[in-house]
Amino acid sequence: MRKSEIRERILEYIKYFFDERGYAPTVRDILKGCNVSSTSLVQYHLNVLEKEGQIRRDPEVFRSIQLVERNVREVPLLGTISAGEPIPVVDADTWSNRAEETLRVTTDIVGGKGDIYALKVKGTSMLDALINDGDVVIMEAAQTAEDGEMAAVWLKNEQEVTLKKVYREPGRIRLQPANSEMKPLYTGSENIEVQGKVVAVLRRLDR
Amino acid sequence: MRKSEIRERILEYIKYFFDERGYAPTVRDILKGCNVSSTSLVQYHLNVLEKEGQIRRDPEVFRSIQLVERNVREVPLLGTISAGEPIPVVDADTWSNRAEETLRVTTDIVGGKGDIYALKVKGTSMLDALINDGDVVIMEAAQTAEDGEMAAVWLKNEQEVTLKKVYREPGRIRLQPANSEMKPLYTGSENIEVQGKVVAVLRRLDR
DNA sequence: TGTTCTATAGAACACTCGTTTAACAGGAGG
DNA sequence: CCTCCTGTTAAACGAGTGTTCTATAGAACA
Repeated sequence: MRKSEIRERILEYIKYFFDERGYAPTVRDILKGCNVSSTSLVQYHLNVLEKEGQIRRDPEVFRSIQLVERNVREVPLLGTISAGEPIPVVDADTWSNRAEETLRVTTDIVGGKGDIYALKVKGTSMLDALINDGDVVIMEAAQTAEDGEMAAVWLKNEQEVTLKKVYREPGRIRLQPANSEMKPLYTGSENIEVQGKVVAVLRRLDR
Repeated sequence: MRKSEIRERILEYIKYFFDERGYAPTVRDILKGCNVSSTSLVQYHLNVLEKEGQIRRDPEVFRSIQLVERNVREVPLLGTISAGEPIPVVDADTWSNRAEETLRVTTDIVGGKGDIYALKVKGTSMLDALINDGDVVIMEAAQTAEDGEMAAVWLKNEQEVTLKKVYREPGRIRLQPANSEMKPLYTGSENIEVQGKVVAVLRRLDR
């Protein structure tokens, strides 16, 4: 199945329509919205999209089109993060079974791609990352980080995790706190192990 | 309008149906699902629910019922917050019309009640509240704060807003930074003006 | 006792909308 | 050249569905 410009448009329109109105468009809504000239042409493309797994429909049910990729993600809360211990390793098993709790978060906040999970911060050891006791960090599994990305870094000598921006420099690694008033930490590249990238930080104050 | 057992059931069924299927039920779905015996009875109760503001419908559009109380809230981003200027005053007008942008956030994070709005933080003046340049704070309109609540406080003498936990003490007010390593600020109660309560802090690091 | 409001029932109307069918054009490949 | 696949058009069927209308009944109230 090769990509088709009109199908992309239809897919985009379905998303737009749902965001705007809160329910799915009909075949004829799509017809008007995408400047298509025949209901059966829309039907044809919808069938293709359904076969591709991009949408789901219930036969004969009006307005039952649903995008398979959704607006809200379920993020598993997999444990805690504190200075003294490495963050939990995520594999298929922990990811699906060991979740204490599930956080429902919009893709506005966490983006749409990649396996992500959440950790609750224990203690105040990450104040220099502007992260407080009780905050929740949303992580993406990763073994490396690009320059400037905020990552969870395991410092082997210190036996500590820390959340810092990572920069490669000649002969050393610079770990920069989010708090611009604080000084960076320098260490050798053999001393660090990236355990994940920080995607977002969530702090709830009302309860 | 007094509460009606059947309307409660209908409301619950709409939620159940939507969670289950991803789209709203028709009048006749509700009829079957709630053991009601007439479409016009369903219609009658739907009209009441709509008048009560519990649901929203588009006339003549199939499956357009939506629960007004949602899983996702639209939070208007009303402006910026920085040390040097008071935060924008919210009234019905600003709330509905002046939003630069709308943030979609789950009720998991911001709770379900009260008028809330979002402000983008400009500058690093709120580092002591563990809030960085570019973070988004979600606020609830309020003129007062209970002891221990995080609030946006306007300091009259200093001509500054600051985000602190507020504690009333004999003859003075203690303003406690979120960062437990920092010292509190003391001031007279006549010097402060609570402009809102902080409901949540949002930080996005991926982009 | 009449009036009004809420709650209910059954039936019917008219439009909406998923689906089907038949037909045609262009390109790819043998 | 023929065949197959994708993309397209037009028209129509018939079930799904929001809506409306009429009628009934009990409760509250004056």
